[in-house]
Amino acid sequence: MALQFYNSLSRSLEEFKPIQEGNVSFYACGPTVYNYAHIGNLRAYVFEDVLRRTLEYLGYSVQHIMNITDVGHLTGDNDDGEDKMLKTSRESGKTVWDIAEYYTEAFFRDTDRLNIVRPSVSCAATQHIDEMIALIKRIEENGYTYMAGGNVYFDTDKFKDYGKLALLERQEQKAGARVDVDKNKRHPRDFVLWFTQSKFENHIMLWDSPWGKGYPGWHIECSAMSMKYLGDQFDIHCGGIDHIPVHHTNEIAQSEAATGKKWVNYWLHNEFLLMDSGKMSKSKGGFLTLQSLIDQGYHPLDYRYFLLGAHYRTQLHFSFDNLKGARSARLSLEEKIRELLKSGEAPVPAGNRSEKARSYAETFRGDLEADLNTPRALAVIWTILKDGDLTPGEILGLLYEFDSVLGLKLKDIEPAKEYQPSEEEKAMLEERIQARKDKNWGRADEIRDYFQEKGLILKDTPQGTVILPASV
RNA sequence: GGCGCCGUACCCAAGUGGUAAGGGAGAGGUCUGCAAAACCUUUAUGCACCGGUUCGAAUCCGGUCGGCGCCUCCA
Repeated sequence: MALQFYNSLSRSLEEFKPIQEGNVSFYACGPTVYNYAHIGNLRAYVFEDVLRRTLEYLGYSVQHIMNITDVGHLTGDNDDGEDKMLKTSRESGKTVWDIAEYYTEAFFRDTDRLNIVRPSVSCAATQHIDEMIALIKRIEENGYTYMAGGNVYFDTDKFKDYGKLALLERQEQKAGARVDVDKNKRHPRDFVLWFTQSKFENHIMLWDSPWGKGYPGWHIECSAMSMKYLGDQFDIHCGGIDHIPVHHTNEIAQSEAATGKKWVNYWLHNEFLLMDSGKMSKSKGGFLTLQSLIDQGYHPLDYRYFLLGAHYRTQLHFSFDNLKGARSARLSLEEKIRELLKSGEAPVPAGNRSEKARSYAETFRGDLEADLNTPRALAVIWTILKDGDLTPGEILGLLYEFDSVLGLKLKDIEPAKEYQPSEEEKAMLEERIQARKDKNWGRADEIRDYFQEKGLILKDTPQGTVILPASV
């Protein structure tokens, strides 16, 4: 089996071949830090994390770059064209810089809690204005730009394959159907590389440039930063499926206009998380943050497990019932691992596996190689847990290895600690045994309730009463 | 209106022309005074519907119905 990805560029599965053998250069579109990430946003980062972990599991060395968009861009929230960062600034009374810092920290707090490995480089747009200006100059020198109304526009008519990724040539778009047409544009699909004429007042983030004091267009940052860290050509570019028609289409156009070469070989896009009402977004309500799930008693990894249960390219239906199901499954998995740890067997290393254990490892690997089929990969776990031919040590060895991709922190699970009752509690347990003999169920249950309030479960077995920690 | 995707059990969700993964929930059982926990068993002759191709279709083709997304900032 060879590693295969669904490449949005060709709309088909392709065998993955990196430009440089053994190394993968990978860029992922990061967050705009003007608000908290919602759990739909976070799906993208879990997907990218699984991608990165899979590549590393398969032996590649991965250079993973992610941008932080801390420059404000036009918002469509109310079709008022206001800058997102400025809007939050006005509403909160904080500076745009403070807001960017605050939400950047919040973002990484969330991804850490989801056990997402941090990118090799996280680069802030505001730290790379020089690179953006340099890139715009290259595009300008190659004749792909025009000035209008003080802004630098990309002339999409000059770029022959414009819209290839999005199959735009097949579409008849309703330009201006939902947003006012920019009168400066020669073609509605043209986009701004550099603004000097702000549509709104009091723009705080301004930089000097050959075209005047202003700020960059949205798309240029991803091209400039990815090329700075990964070179003019690299292997993989990821992002949400919504980016295909505009953002990624424009990134390709401006990057290839600058270099004259093919820019990215593999485009991987994740589908959306859906609520009952449709996709999750601020305007439609149902804005759930990771913290709000935690506040309702869920563990961040419950959400990660939930996401792993579906393929990244399918729309996934979120509901608390479904999240609850993921939590039950994950806790049950933890419980089974605690059972295995009781055996005292050490995890069997990959080199010492039985024939059967080896075949499971290959199945797991094959599932990931098939365009990151995490639902199948998860199913392998449940299958080996039920396979009586494997020793506890072999199962642990397999699970720990698989978890380097799944990221469920299975290695952190420790054997259940025996609860040590105090003298007083020992006396209560004795009393309960007597009460049960006397069929004094009221007193017996009272004592059981006492332990239950301490998060402990009394389990009556023929050998006597066992004290167990209650899960959840 | 144009473009793209999807429809598999009560729910979520895999599925590569050849016996329909997995999880959750439910039901039954072992155990128990009743519980809880654990374990075992069980749950689609069926894949939206109608045709077609094929020895064989959830899978390929055509049509119908239904859902979602994009065309606008978005993961």
